Amino acid sequence: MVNICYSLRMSARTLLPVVDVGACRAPLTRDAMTQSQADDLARSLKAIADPARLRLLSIIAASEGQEACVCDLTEPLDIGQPTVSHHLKVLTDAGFLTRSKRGTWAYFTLIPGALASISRLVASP
Amino acid sequence: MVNICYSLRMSARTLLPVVDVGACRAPLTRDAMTQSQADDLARSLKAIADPARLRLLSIIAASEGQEACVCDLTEPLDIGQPTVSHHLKVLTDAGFLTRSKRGTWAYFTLIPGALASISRLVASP
DNA sequence: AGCAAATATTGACCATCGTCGATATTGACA
DNA sequence: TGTCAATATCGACGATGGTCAATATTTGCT
Repeated sequence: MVNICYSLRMSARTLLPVVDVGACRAPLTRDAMTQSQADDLARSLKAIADPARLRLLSIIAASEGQEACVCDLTEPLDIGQPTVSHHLKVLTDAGFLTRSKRGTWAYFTLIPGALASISRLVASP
Repeated sequence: MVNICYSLRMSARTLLPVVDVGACRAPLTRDAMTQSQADDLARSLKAIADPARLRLLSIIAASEGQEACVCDLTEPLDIGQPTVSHHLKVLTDAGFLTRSKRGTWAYFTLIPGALASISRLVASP
């Protein structure tokens, strides 16, 4: 079971494929976690555990198609444009967002199931 | 709705009553979060977003009665006793654990629903 | 009272993180 | 080709966080 989890992680496209980790079915409340399981989940949670990134995620999630342009994300938060870009990169590297460029604009889209996966790992429904 | 949430938080016993925050029903993926909502959720997530604390939580959660003595938590993790004590305090202050002392030993118990609350805020079921 | 065991607190160190200003890159368009 | 707008990257700074050694506190026991 754990081996399956790791082989899935190896072949994944993103740095931290939270969706695949979710397939491990090792919720926080079921059994004692191993060190590497705790490391992986902590890495994903750290990516979300920031007010600016949470607001970015929620704005994108509330947008139609769960997709938003960077230009629409810079003003609502009271932080500079480089900082927004940095947070979006963190969320993308963590496997919560994908980036697609159309013209000069960059659009970030929520990866379906990524948040639900983390949610399921924290507490089984 | 938001006002109810804040009045609940004011009268709560713990510093960060995640259970009450969960009662706000403002999931990450439903609407754009306000700054203070993001601050609160980030604070709770930060408390969990650490490998050592995740392992502590999972050990306690897997124990009978979802309760464990500190003496049983010091050895499985490869960290010193003061560090374990520190992490347990962080989790307790964040509203995930309660502490009860029986004799010389300190027992930490999982607060029912606290993890589920956070989980629900990250992704609505 | 005095000792021993379990746990908490303190103070310090190093690493990581969030933010910013400045600059680089990318792409559209005249 | 040159310019402009949108976004990303870089380097730096202050703040926060995880860990430890040393010490304090609490509690049971003799």
